[in-house]
This record gives sequence, structure tokens and C-alpha cells, in this order.
Amino acid sequence: MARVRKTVTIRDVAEETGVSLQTVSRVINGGPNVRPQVRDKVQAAIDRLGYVPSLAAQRMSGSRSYIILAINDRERTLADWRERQGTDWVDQMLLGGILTCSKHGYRMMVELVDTHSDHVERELGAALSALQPDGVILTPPHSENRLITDLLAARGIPFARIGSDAPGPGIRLTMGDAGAAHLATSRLAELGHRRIAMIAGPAQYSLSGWRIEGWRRALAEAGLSDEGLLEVGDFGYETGARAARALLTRNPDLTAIIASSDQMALAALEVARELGLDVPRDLSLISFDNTPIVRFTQPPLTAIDQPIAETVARAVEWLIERGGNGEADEVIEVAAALVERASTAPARA
Amino acid sequence: MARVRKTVTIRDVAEETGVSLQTVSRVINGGPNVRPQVRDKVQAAIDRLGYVPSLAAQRMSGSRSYIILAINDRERTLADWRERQGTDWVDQMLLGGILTCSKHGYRMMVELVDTHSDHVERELGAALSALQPDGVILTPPHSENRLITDLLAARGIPFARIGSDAPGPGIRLTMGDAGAAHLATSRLAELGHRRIAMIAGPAQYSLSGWRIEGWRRALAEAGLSDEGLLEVGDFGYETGARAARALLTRNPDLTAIIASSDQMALAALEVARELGLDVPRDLSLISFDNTPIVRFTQPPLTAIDQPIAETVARAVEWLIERGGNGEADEVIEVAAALVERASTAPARA
DNA sequence: ACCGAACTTGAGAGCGTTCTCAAGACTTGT
DNA sequence: ACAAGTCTTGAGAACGCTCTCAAGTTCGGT
Repeated sequence: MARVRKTVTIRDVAEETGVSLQTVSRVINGGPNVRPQVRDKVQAAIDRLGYVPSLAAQRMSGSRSYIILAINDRERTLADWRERQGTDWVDQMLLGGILTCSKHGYRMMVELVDTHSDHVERELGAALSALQPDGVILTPPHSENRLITDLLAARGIPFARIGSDAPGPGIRLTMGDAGAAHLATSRLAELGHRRIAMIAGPAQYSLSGWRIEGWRRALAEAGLSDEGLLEVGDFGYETGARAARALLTRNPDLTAIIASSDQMALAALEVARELGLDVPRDLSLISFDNTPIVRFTQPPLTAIDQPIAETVARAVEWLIERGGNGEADEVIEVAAALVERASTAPARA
Repeated sequence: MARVRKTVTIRDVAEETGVSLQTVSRVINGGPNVRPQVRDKVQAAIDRLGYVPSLAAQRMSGSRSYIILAINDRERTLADWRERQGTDWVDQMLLGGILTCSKHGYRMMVELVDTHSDHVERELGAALSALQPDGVILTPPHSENRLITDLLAARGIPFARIGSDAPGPGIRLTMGDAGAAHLATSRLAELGHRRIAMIAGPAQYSLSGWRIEGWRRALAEAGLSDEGLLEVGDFGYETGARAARALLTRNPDLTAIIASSDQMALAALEVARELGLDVPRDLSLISFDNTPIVRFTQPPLTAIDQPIAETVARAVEWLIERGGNGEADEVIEVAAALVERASTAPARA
């Protein structure tokens, strides 16, 4: 019915109630110093007219932009996407972000930025100038890129670094990578495995190192060696397959593999099949990520569930609630969990 | 190095080059009537200063907002997400949209809106008022919601309806659902299958009907009956399992199933396994969507590849390029393809 | 050369909000 | 009851850009 042709502005509300623009503005922003009676009257008019402040205008007048910008790696995102490998990381992140943003009246935008180019600064700078976000969320590997963090710090934009605990500006969020790898490895040792390999992610991701560290520590605690048991992939299927093949041919006594991504675990599963190994009878397999895919493989994979959505949600919350005030030398750790499925079993005798 | 503390504005560029704001604005927007010499000088200054126009200010001054808003169903998105069922639809859509938007200097935002609530109008209206997008992309089931399309039409915002060909305002994009179902069914008939069942999606989605129609037509052409071969699910795993069980117990002679989503196909695969049926020896299976999951099941599933990303890309392109000018009684059809994998085989003798 | 047309440039208003600052109304303490 | 606050309200500028419109400049045809 209320067929809105012309945009309803704060002025309409002011005229409707007979107060000044400023008073309406105060009501909108929950500002102090407004008589309850006036506040109610204005709020009623807002509801009646269906008034919603224009984001653009709010931004213009020097206040917040109500936008949180999430930066993802373009190259990897595109590759995942093109090959339909399951970009579920993006998905989880987006949803965790959108939900939390909307809870606070914010919006989330996703920007794909190329890590490897010299244009990083230009690309990111352009996005920041255009959007003027109130906060930025950096995912790996951008969260470890000094160029980027410096740029953000110089502009005074609060930001969160996910998957990084390198010192420097910005709040840091991690997902308990070392602990998770330790947990997975210990569990395998508990099941009687003595030769437990790791297919790690690329070295430029700190989390790769943390996982290796957790794995090594658990091995040491169980009195096991890590010799010849580490291979590195790039999180993708191809390198995962190569790594698995190398591990399995080099170590005939291998009975368990921990892969640093679902894709690499999938590859290991396939390689095992090719080599005539049964999972989990001959080989136990644990993956990182726990994207939807691993529930439907044969057998379903035991996996470390990375709480990406929750982590991003926490990052958003921090940015909105405390992003404004100064230094943030804080590390938030969101715990990952081990989801046991059918790809793990006691070691063969 | 150029450590930007204060935002660079159009005024800085104007002063730097000694021309008026208006002239700089013309250069930015590629407007006509600027001497090449002046244009170059201004452009050089823009590059030198690293100037990027503020989206908010551009929007304010009455021109475009450079924002395309994509509306998704909140309920379904959340359910998918919570259960980690793979929200790949969102993913594909987002990426297709983001890429195309950024190619044209636009941005894409995702808004989750609840279909079933009476608040649809309010929720969407608020988003529109706040963002003032230059175009809106509606996905099913919103693309068929009269309340929504009317609201958009009344506000004069160009919009694209994906997965709907119901007459009405807005451009419509479909993904060849009838044709795809026909193709899948014919292929199965070709392989010698005589009893080919369909697990369809819910009736409120037009595409469910189109797929049924394509299936029926192909059956008729092959001289086959559809009796007792149709079940309906909600695209999710649970209802898919229920439907598959019903079909398989009711029809002992059934040798092929087409499922209207990957999740439902996965469910059918599991039900077949439970019933001791081998896929594809005893039962052929074709799914719709072709999300990453189906490549890694055992066996990998033959699937109709829904070109979601491309469809959204086309929608975005249309909105940006021709969204402005008036009526859009146009239907764009993006073709789906059949990707054959190991879940289909000749009918058992 | 001359006139009208087309091209090029600039000045100023306006978009919808919030910020700063000042003025008026109401309290409180003595 | 009066000075000194504290609350409440409003006026006007400012944010960065594009629009409209008018003025100045160049060009083509005769």
C-alpha cells in the first residue's frame, strides 16, 4: 500500500513529527539526551513512514560506513572456483560475516585481491578509498602480508588477521591449528599407529607451520619419529596426490596420514585406492577443514573441523565493538574439533 | 611510500591540475567533451595521487550507487550452512557476481531475506533504502515472489529473476531446466532404462515443474510410462532419502533415478547402498547441480551442471548495461550440460 | 571573414546525513 | 529564590561528488 515513489529521508520524519533533523538523527543512532516522549513520537513516525537511513549519506557525513570488508585471495578463490573444487572456505566465511554484520546493522563486502602482484597496494587501496570500510578482515595468506597490514595501519582502519599470530598491528584470530594437529596425531597414536605422516600446506601460511609443530610434538610425546613423514602441498588436489604418492611409496610401513586440507585428503584417498590400500584398514586418514565433501566420500573422512564461520563472526564482532579504540595486541583463539568418521581405525597388526 | 593520511578527493586532483571539479569528474566517468590533452593531464594526476572516487559520495550526488544486490533465501541458506550441506549455490552465485561486477567497477552485496515471513517487504525495503542498489538479483524462490517483484517495480529498481519465467516485470534468466531434464532422461532411455524415476524439488519452485515436464516429455518420446515414478523433496538430504526409499520399495523394476539436487542424489546413493543395490550396476543415478561433492562420491555422480555463476554473471551484465532503460520483457536462457561420470550405466538385463 | 553550431570548461546548487556549537529549559544545592 | 550546572533541542556547516546551466572557444560553411 504505502507505495514509496520518492525516497523517505530524515527530513520527512522531522517534518512529520515537528522536530529538527538533529533530533531525528539522535533517535536513529540511539543518542543520549532525548526525552522519552519525543523519542517515542519520532520512532513512531520512522516506523510509519518506513524510513531507513541511507548508508551513503551516513558515510558522507563523516561517521561510520557500516561496511566490513573481507579480503580474499583472488588467485586461489578463482582456481577453486574454476575447477569446482569447493570454495567452501569462502562460503563459510561469508555467512559467518554476513550474519554477524546484519545483527549489528552492518554489511559485509567481499573483495578479491591478488597476493602475488605488485598491485596489492593499489588494488587494496582502491577498495579502501571507494568503500571506506569501518573494518577489514584479512584471511590467509593476506593476513601475513606486511604490505597489506602496513597499509591498513597507515590508514587507521581497524582490521583482523585470521590465521596469523605474527606480531604487528591488528587483532589476530587463530583456529587452534597446533592443538588440532596435536589432537589428530595423538588420536592416531592412541589407535596404535607408529608411522603417521603429514601432508602440510605451503610454508607461506603460518598455519602450515603450526600444524607441523602440533604433529611433531604429538609424535615426540608418543616416542615416534617424524623422519621421512612430511610432505608439502598447496592445499589443492594435484599436489595432495603427489605428496600422498611420495609418502606411500617411500614408507611401506606408513599406516596413517594427516592432510592439511580436504582436497589433499581426497587426493590421498584416491591414491591409496590406486595403490590397492583400503582405508581405513590399511591406512587411516584425517583431513583439515571438514567441508561438506568429506561426509560423502567412501569412507567418510575423519576431519578437523575448522570453525571458520565462527572465527569470522568473532572478527566482525571485535571490529564493530572495539575496532575504534586504539591498539589491539590481542589474539583470539577459536577451538577446532576432531570429527571422527570412518576413515580412521586401529593400525593394522 | 605515499603514506595517505588524509583522503584524496576530487578537489585535490582539481587543484593539482588547475582545472575545475567538474572536469575531473568528467575524466573519471569517461564523459565526452574533454580535450585529450586535458584528459591526459588529469588522468596523470589521478594516478599520481592515487585518487579513487568515494562510492558514498557518488551515490549521494544522485547518480548510480555502483552496487548490485543479490537476494538469497535466508532460511535455506542458513539451513544449508548450519548442517554444512554445502551452500555451493551461494558460492557460485557470489563469485559469478563479484567477478562481473568488479569488471564494470561495481560491487556486489548479498542480502539474506526470509521468504516465509510477512516481513519480506519490510526487510527488503530496508535493504533497498539503505543501499539504494542499481540493480537486484533475485534467486528462487524469491524470484517468483510477487510481493518482492512488485516492490522492486514500484521503486523503479531494475532486477533480474533467476529461475523464473513467470511474466511480470524484470528480466528473467533460466538455466534450461526442462531441456536438461529431457537430456538426462533421454540419455538414460538410450542406455536401455525403461523405468526412470524423478525426485523433484518443491512445487513452489518453477524449475521443479520444468524439470518434471522435461522428464515426462522424454519418457513419452521413448514410449515409457511415468506412473509411480515421481516423488517430491525439498532439495535436502532427508527428504531425498525418503523419496528414494519410497521409489525403490514401490518399484522393484526401477533402474534409474534423476534427482533434482546433489543432496537428494547423495541420499539416493546412500539408500541404494542400504538396500544392497549397486550403483551403477543395479541403479543409474543422475543429479542436478554438479557441486564439487559429486566428483568425490563412490561412484562419482553423473550430473546436470547448472551454470549458476554464468547465469548470475549474465544477470549482472544486463543490469549494469541495460538495467536503466525501461521495460525488460526478456528471457535469457543459459544452457546446462550433462556431465557423465560413473553413476550411469546400461540398464541391467 | 562572418555566423551559427558544436565543443569545452566552470560555477553553484543539491544529495541525506552527522558534527559542532550555541541557546533555551529544567534541576539542584544552598 | 538564585547561581551554576545538566538536559534537551536546533541551526548551520560540512562530507565528496555529479547535475544543470551558462559562458567561453573553436570550427565548418559560405
